Amino acid sequence: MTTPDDPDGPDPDSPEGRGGASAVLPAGPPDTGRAPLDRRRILGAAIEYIDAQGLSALTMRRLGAHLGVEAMALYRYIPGREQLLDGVVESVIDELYGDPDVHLEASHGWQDYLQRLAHGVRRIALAHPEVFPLVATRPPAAPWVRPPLRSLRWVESFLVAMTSSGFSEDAAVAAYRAYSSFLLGHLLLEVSQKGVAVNAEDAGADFPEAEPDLSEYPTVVRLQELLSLDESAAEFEEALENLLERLEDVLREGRSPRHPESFTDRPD
Amino acid sequence: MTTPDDPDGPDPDSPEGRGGASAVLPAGPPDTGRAPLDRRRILGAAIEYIDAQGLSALTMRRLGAHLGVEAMALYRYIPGREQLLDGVVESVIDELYGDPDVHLEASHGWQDYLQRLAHGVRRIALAHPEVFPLVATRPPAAPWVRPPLRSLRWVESFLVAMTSSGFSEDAAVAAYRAYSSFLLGHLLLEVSQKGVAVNAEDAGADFPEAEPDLSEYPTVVRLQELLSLDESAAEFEEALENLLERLEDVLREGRSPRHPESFTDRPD
DNA sequence: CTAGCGCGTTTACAACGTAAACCGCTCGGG
DNA sequence: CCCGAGCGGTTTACGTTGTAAACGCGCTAG
Repeated sequence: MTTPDDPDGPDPDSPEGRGGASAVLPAGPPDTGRAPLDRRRILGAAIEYIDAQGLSALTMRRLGAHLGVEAMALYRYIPGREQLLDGVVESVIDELYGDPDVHLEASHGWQDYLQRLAHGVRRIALAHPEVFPLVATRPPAAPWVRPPLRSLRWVESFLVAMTSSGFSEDAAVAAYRAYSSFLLGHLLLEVSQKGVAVNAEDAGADFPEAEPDLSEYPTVVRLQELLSLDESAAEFEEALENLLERLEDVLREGRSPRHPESFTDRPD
Repeated sequence: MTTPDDPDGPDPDSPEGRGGASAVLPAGPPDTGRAPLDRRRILGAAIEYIDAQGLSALTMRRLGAHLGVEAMALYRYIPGREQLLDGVVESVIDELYGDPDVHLEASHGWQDYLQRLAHGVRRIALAHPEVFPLVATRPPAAPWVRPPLRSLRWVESFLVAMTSSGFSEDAAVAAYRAYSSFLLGHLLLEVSQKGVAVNAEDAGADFPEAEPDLSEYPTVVRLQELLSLDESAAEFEEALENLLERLEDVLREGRSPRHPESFTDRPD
């Protein structure tokens, strides 16, 4: 039992769960017959390197070495390290285009659209846990381009999907914001949690872990097992479902998403 | 009008809105009669420096200079740069203790407790927008110590508040997770949005901003004003309210938070 | 054949984090 | 009175980083 998962079958967003999400094109043999080094190859190698060694290990020199080349060679294709990282996050979310389960148009209803998109992003986050914090924290181009959906193309797609499904413009924008927050919070916490888990695992198996002394926190110790369960998939699903319900209410009642008023007597 | 705020009065969580949140004790005069340099002073100066110059500008040497001291002097109090950053995030969330509006016990009900805590954290995030990404992304000590509430003490406080208010243990833990996700997503996006706004503002006032070409994204341009509105405070409030309602349902119906069931008859 | 140029290398430098040695105080015990 | 010890900060030093600038190689066009 490597992953203590629920009995509802394996997590559908786990790596290799879907085809397109983790297609990074591996850098190939590092020295034999080496391909002519273009921007895409560099970004792919950078993603691969971060996935394998962690973000802090990514260095111009080391990335160059990984590609069988000197560090300065990269500067003919990329202006500098910062822009390399920008390119990395762009490339990573562009993997959404290669995901056959995510559509740009809401041809099966907006709920289907949002569901597929959310799981697509989750698949990416889980495929590149070391990259995702970068996706989350790199300053966006404009204030309204929000992580983790960082591209104009997806913002456009999202807004079209919602407005063409009957949402007012206000409601579509509000939905965009709520959706971004939901995705970012859940996925960032999920990958960080996973990162801690593997760090704790490969650090010291014979070492007794050096717990920080829980004697002052009896409730924490009592609930420790419960707290240690990884229910990420189910929680993600539930929170997504709840968001969709909220949006459905907004749509049905045609009211402004702000000031929801009158929850005194909910009919259901 | 330095801050284009809404007409509903100023944001109650804006800096100086509440007393305790931004008490960082300024580093004092950098060279005259300098205090004897202990760990707290160093961490305070680091926070101050990050707030003023940005995270990437924080350097051992520069922080030393800011304190009127050589870089190596810091190593007598802090093992290294990574631990300095850990100390910074710990210090920043410890500001919660100084906030008179946030309580460790739910003496006025769990909703009041969660409301106050959420706004306390939001105040901190807004007071230290450059630090908050660190709070969000630094790997926690244990997988169940989740940002942005990163201390055992607050986890304990949270769980006690909920269980003593009638939540089952499962429900309390689920609430803890949902609450963390909500806070993290909203606040990280809010500070990142603010960061982009000020960056765009001080970069070039005479420069026409170099927009990236929106001609392919007609819906984005049509909704641009709407998208550019900063409704963070209201959205935060609304999402928090919604979370509290969900939790109230869980409490009232006494059911497990997972498997809300009975969504069988969705019209589509 | 040769001038140019696309592409990768070499060299160079300032800034970084940090190990290690080095002072100059202020002590407390003889 | 001395004097070794140790605390607190400095100096020196080293390896690594990002990147500017000059260099060279091999191809292709005139």
